[in-house]
Amino acid sequence: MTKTRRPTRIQARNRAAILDAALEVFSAHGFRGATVDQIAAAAGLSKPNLLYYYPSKEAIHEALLSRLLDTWLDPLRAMDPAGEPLEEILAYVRRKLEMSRDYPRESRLFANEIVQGAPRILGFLTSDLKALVDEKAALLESWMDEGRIARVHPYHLIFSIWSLTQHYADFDVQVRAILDGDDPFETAPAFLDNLYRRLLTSA
Amino acid sequence: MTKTRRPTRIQARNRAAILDAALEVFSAHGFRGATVDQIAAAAGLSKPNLLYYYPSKEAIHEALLSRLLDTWLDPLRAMDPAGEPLEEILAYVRRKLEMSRDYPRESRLFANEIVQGAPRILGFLTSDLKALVDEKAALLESWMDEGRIARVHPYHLIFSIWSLTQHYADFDVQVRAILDGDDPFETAPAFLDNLYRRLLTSA
DNA sequence: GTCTGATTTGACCATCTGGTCAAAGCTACG
DNA sequence: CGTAGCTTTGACCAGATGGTCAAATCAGAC
Repeated sequence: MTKTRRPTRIQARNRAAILDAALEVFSAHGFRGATVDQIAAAAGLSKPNLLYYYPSKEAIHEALLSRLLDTWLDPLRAMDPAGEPLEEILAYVRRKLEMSRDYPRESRLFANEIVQGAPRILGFLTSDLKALVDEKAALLESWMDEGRIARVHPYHLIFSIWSLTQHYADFDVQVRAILDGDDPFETAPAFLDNLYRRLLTSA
Repeated sequence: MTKTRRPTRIQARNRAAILDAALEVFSAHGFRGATVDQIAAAAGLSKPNLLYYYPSKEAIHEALLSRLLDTWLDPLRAMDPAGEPLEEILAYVRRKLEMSRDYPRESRLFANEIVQGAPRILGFLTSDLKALVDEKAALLESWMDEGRIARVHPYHLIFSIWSLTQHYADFDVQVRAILDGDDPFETAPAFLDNLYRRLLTSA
């Protein structure tokens, strides 16, 4: 029987500050590239103080990832079997693009993890993520069977949405280097909307 | 006047082994996540011996990147103004996807760099890369003006090709976790071919 | 106000890591 | 062979880094 104490105000504030600082640092430098000192400084705490709240660098990273993964799938979950197929898909694309715009650090944290072989979240990928994708792929396929959207490979369709939308967060520097001042998020929504309309509307 | 000696056979062999080992290690762990010892071990050399060939970890990384960047743009360069527009674009997509399949480490090396803010290749992005993309975007636009392909945002079109193709290298773990045994490179070409045909062919 | 437990910190440690160096071993050419 | 220069290595160093700890400080319940 472990006694679970209610967190104090200070605990709540500091834990939040730490996670935010860690998100900043981990997403910009990767797990190994980030240092505990950096995170502590960004959170406005001394290193030992930070380690009073999380027992190790690893623990911070874990907390961050599990918080992220929990909400990462929400937009896909929201794809509604009862809705109008094309509109559901376009809404998903729009939402995902907004996440790239509003939460680029989260996207990059995830990208860092996957690019380097997903050492810490492989379990999540093959369980929760796969299950959800399987479910939604089946839904897409049923819509195709009913002739409500064009027939394409449902898994690649989902991959394409992830890739096209996350690109604007993960490769932000490159995109902006090339657009040279223009805000990608002004023009991307229309481009993607058009792309998926053309792809999924029968000729 | 520095005397430039012709590299010996041993030099050629070892430099090549080092670059290959470094590609393996850097692409899997990022710059800071990689250690010189790891690279030396992977190249079958002792650490001091490795540092005899490249003066620092930084130097190895630089050599690797400059070798990569040199060839990275070739497929885009090959898009021929004299060719049939849709075929040229589809050929570019196909070539880029083959690169993801055949050179995933190079793609991930690049991805690591960009995701973390491109600290070492920002110059390349804003000069060489931007120049080439500007040129090809203009070409795409002229094809649109002539009504030979549908009108879409040319820069986003190029971004979409990068994102969709590199996704299969950079997010390989995730893709395979979800496809569960199926080889993505069997089915992706047809999906992408279809996608760009539908996007770029006027209704 | 006082006391208890929560919070904070300076000093410290072991390990890792990039890099150096002098000496030893090797290769190839005359 | 012999030797000049290329290659390899064990030993070593300084700084960075993750983490510990005992002591000091602080917040809030009574």
